[in-house]
Amino acid sequence: MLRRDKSQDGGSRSKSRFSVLGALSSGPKSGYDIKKATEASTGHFWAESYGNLYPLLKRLEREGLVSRRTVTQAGRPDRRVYRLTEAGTREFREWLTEAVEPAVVRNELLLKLFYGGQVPTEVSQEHVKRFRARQLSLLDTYRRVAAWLEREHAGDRELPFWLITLGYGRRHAEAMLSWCDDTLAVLESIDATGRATDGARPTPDRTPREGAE
Amino acid sequence: MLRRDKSQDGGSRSKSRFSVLGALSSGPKSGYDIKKATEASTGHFWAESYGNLYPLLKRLEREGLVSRRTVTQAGRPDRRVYRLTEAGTREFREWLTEAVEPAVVRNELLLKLFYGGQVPTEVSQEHVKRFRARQLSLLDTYRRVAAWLEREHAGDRELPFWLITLGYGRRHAEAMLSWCDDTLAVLESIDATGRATDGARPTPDRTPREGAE
DNA sequence: GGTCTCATGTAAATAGTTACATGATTTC
DNA sequence: GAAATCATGTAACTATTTACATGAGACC
Repeated sequence: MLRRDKSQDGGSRSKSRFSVLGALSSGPKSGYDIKKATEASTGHFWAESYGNLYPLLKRLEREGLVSRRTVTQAGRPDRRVYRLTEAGTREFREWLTEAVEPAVVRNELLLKLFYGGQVPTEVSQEHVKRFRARQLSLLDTYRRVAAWLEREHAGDRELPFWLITLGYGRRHAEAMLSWCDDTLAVLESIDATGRATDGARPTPDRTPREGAE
Repeated sequence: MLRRDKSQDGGSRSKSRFSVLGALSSGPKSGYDIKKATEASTGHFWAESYGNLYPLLKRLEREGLVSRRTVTQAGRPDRRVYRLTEAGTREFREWLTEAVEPAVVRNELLLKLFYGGQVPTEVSQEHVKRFRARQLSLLDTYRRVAAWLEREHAGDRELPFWLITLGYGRRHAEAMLSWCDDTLAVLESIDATGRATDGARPTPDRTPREGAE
């Protein structure tokens, strides 16, 4: 039985490479440039560290997806400027058309709230309040960035796509704010009624079984 | 200058351990039990594989956070049943009170949409439609689970906390549905006006610079 | 006869972060 | 004089997934 192995085409199931190829799709850049550019553009939904970026660039060069040119400078380190090759462009565009893989979920806030019955209610309230404040500030950032983009890049062919990603952030933050308010109200009422939530008692086993999926 | 190293207390910045300790906080369980129990309860926001779980349990035992008892069975493998020690309970509750660390964000869908100008609009539309369908089915799952919980665990002290995590999922899915509809409308209009989006042209450099944070 | 559940684990590979290392120049 | 910016990288570590390995009994 033929097994279709995931590592068929050169290994690396990671998507970091595509964030790099994407950054280079708007013109040649050094590693340093890529870091700055991605922080400013896709930073809200994709983070990359230097420790990952620099080795990745070398690898992409070995694979022929980018080419390198060294630019010497006076008084500061050489810049190694990378440019997408045709193969790189092709690979990037191919990836763009492939279906999005479902990611592994890990939400620390929810894990803490799920077990909130084991600590004083104030603890859960604090978690939610801090989260709420963060969402509020994010929402503000998204709004300002969207306004700036609409001003500075009016008429740009790519503008709608950039606004789409900001819209995601906006909708998300708004929903999170609603949820925080719901949740704070619930926690408030627990605090008012069951005044015995001091987290001293061990919990008997009655973990809920949830539905399929 | 004293540096406060992150690996001060025995290494492991990972939170997997707490998902395990949490599962054991409702009673002793085997590795197999933990997997089933967490899939059913915290599965929507925390995933763990056997390959991580079994070594983790050994480690937690070495650290004295759990104790082990072997239960022999006829005809099937022994069960190794783990129970929280006092130290384990203490460590878990301490963690519950600690502030939630901001996680690294990585959203493949948004990365693909951000560069949507490089492929035919239909490609982006497909991505969004598939995502939309998933949200719809998730929303349905959350609703059914919430109804089931309210029926089967009515009056339970912990019920509100479980519902809080489901409420998060519900709000999130609802927001995502709104965003999908916004986005599909935008993509529709791009398709109608700029009929030249076939991804053939290279893009000049005009990556937007976004605001702070 | 096949597949699912029960039940444990290991090995290999991969991915990715953090901290370290270096050093000139510019800005406060 | 300190700190930030420019600019590159490596080493160590940690975490985590996937695939492999084993095998009985229950269910269809």
